[in-house]
Amino acid sequence: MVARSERLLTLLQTLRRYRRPVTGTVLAEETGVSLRTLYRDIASLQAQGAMIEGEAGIGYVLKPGFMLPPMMFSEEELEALVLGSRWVARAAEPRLANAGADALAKIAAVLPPDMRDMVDSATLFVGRKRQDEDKADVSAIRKAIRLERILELHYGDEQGRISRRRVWPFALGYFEHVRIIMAWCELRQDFRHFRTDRIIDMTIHDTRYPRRRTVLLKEWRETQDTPIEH
Amino acid sequence: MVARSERLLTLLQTLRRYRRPVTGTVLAEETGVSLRTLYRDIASLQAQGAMIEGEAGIGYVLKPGFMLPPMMFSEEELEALVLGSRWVARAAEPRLANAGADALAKIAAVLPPDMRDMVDSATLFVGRKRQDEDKADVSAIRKAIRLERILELHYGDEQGRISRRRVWPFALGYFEHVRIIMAWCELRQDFRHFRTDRIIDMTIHDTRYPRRRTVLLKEWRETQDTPIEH
DNA sequence: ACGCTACTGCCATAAACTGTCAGCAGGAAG
DNA sequence: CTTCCTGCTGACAGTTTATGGCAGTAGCGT
Repeated sequence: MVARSERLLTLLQTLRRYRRPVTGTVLAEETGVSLRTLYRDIASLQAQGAMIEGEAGIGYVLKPGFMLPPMMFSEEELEALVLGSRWVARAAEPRLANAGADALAKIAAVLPPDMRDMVDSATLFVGRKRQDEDKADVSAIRKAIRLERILELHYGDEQGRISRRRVWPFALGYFEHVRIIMAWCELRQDFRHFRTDRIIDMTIHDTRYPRRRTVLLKEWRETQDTPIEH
Repeated sequence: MVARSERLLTLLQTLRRYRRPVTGTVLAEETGVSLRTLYRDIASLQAQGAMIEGEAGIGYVLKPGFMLPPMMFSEEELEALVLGSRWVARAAEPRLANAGADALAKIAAVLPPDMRDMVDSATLFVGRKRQDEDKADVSAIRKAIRLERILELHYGDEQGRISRRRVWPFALGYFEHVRIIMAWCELRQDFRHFRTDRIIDMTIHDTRYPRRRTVLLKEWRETQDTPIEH
């Protein structure tokens, strides 16, 4: 017999496996528990903050996200998480920046008082705050990279020339004030870089590009004069 | 009667309050539970990853750090944490950088497979990798800032002139390749900045400096031409 | 209206937790 | 070495909690 806490994690994982709504009956069978107990388990998870939505006649869906189990961090690891989140909150594109601030707030909320001031503003990130607004959704670009999707760009280069091209994005570079997509350009048959703030419009195709992202990254590195660490 | 899970959190907090070893008997009384049950509770916490050390004849000590309770993060919040940790692993001083990598590994270990590739190297941080080794322990500096401690610096400036001075550090600035301490200098009776890689030697005093860190930061900001966001 | 499903209350039973007692092991101090 | 303090484990009975089955209500889609 598995412990209750483990069963709840199993339930979460099961729920995440499905993309569409799942009925309680199915979940009860998969976790090896009665329907009545399943309802109680769902209630427990919701009480702990899991965003599970249940609708009568439909089933349960887990809002995209993930529940971290209880974890032990050393003081320095925690400091690294906090510092990193603060950097993201300042340097990343607005949407991800907000996510960074939210994550920071969640962590700070559960920190004991004597550690909470770690989150305060005794750290400065210097340089102009990024003000170039991205027209493109950088989060979507990151997802396209993860899924190795073809990206169709409507792009204006530094001379203001506008072009439309299909590219295979394999990495995102974070410079001080801009983010740059590293991609293989179908038009030029070569590697090209695209500043996210110069993207006028873009479409993410449903089809994968025919090569592996990691291979492209490796080849791209070999073409660089000065190797860039990941 | 409190639930078992809450009692375990209480036990952790109690254990963190003490700095020196605590005997099981004391912990049992504070958590309102028998000694036998306390031993079982300790075992439960250790099984969940808490770094509690017990020595016969001594008592229990919790290694410095903190256990985060189960927390729900959205996909983007998780992405922010991962991106931030990767930045820390690359840009911070070696010790904190290692901590960032460790934190990242811990998170990655509990991520479901379809989210784990978020941790991979599709993000580049561009620019030369920091190679100036800090002689000073930047973690210690951060702690000194938090505790508002007087810092005694043995410092070499850009002209190579060596000086020794007492300063009141109130913030740490992360530039691209160097870290800079913002402090009030007792010698000059003014704000001064000190690159951490130019610190030859330093001593952290046990005495607090006579002003509040936040006030110093506020005053310092007002002296700046270009305001720097925190 | 009907079927499907989430959700809640009740209750007997099964499982887990708890406290008491006993004993062993390891470090500290005399 | 002995003694004391403490961590740690096992056994057992009492208590608490979790579980499953049942019945009933309510919301959603057809």
